[in-house]
Amino acid sequence: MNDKYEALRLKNQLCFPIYAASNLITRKYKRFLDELNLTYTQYIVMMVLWEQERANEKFLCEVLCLKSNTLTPLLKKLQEKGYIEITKDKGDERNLAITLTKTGKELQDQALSVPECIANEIHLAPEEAAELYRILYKLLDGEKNRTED
Amino acid sequence: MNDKYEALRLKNQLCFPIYAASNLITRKYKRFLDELNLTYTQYIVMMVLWEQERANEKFLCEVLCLKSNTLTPLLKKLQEKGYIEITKDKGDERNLAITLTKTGKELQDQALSVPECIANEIHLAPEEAAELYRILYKLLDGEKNRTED
DNA sequence: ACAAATTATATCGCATGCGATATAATTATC
DNA sequence: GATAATTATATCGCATGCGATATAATTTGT
Repeated sequence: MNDKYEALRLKNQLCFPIYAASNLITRKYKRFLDELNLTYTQYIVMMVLWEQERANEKFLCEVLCLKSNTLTPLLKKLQEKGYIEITKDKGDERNLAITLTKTGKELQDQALSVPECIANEIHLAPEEAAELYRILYKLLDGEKNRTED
Repeated sequence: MNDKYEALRLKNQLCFPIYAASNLITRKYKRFLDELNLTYTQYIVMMVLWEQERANEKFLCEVLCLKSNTLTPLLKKLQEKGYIEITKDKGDERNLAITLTKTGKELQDQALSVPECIANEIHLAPEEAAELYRILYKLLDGEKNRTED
């Protein structure tokens, strides 16, 4: 009897399906985002900018739960692609002012069909998708609202 | 009114919290897995081998939803660390026979505390964790049982 | 005012993750 | 039984993702 190791079995991990689902979804997005010349991470950055038009790197890091060492090079690539402008904030020169270019703004219309395309590939009932969303945000928020250990 | 863009807002994406939760969890594991000299991906490979003692790369790819171009170099690192042996299968020389070394087998006992440590860091009620698990596997299985498009 | 602490970003090194492609071993086909 | 198709793994190039560390700008403390 190996019951001692039961909790170590792959099928008893909650984290593994989260990890596998994340990989799966990134793969699925690729097909649609290639047409926009965006990667998944670049896409979520653009999504924030389509709502804000202007942001600094710290804000993007917080909203997207990423670190600056991921975003700094990624923002440079978005700049090279002509989707964003990166300038120093006039008031506080430590801050980067990230703004959309005309091309970057126009890209939003091209992206309009992406959410539905992805939704069509995820075979969950609407209530299940909603429940998944709710629990995941609880998991993520549990992180933010935690006092330091 | 920007309702046209409503579906594109970050907060209306199901995929983003999956992605963010996956990153978060990998970060959390690091603290515990560093002591075992394992990364998260290496850890889940070891988890399969602790159950199987013997597997080939294709099997690992299927179980872990990864591609050979991720696993091939990773398996070499596990071999360098002395946790696994990689040999060619006698019967079919295309297959790699991945087996645990003595050290690799012993590592399982050191890993026994990891699941509980992680569970303590994830602030979900047991029913919510169970529901999350169920829905994620439905999402992942929906993938496998799909006929080609 | 000026040194110290803080803050925002940048850089480095390592470990994935994957599409595309290549190669070697086996199987299928005629 | 030679060739074609298939299968399992390997290699290449690119894009993250992060801990650790460095740097420049601002704020704090006195």
